[in-house]
Amino acid sequence: MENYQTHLFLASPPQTWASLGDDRGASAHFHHHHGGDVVVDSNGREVKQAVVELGVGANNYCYHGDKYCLGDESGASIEAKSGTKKGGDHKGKKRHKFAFQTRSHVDVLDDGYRWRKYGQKIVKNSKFPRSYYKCTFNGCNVKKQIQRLCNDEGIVVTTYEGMHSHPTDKTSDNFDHILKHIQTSYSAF
DNA sequence: CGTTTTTGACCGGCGC
DNA sequence: GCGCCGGTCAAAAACG
Repeated sequence: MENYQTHLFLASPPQTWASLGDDRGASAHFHHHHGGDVVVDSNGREVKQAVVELGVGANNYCYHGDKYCLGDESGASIEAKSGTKKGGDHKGKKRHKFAFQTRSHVDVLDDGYRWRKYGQKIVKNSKFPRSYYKCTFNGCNVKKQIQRLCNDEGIVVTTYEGMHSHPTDKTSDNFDHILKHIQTSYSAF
């Protein structure tokens, strides 16, 4: 398991892994393969090849000051201010946020948590919308947004904000485990 | 019938 | 101040 983490951070060329979930309910098995692989989706749905790149520092993705930019100037941009959100309960704490890209034809990866969609917006300069999800666990405030790259519709960018403080209902190893590691390692954000 | 999605309204921040 | 933009709310519809 620690290996995943190591791989993630050492990878400047994208690591290739197997397997993604599809939208809700399906869980995927995370086969640890190298080289572009075929993967097994537990529901027998479309099989995806997943190329996961760690968002920060990866191609098409950079971190400027307090905002993350997706694509360069021409592209759509995911923007993440740290903490200075509205809503009265602004705690001067930073919201750690990170994103990664996935080559997949399904938008919503199954990371083991249950999400409720609460919004969708048109992304400027892109024909694809961006979807906003929130974790449905009672009291859990984690959000994520999912957006497809404008110049390469094969790539899906998932941005997570916040950290889960509760278990998953999934048992098998899944994206969730990797994500958890990424998040704890990036808590410096 | 409870839960999730859809979708336009709304709201705050920012640039002009 | 005004309008745009990104993000969220919420009512109604859809779903299972």
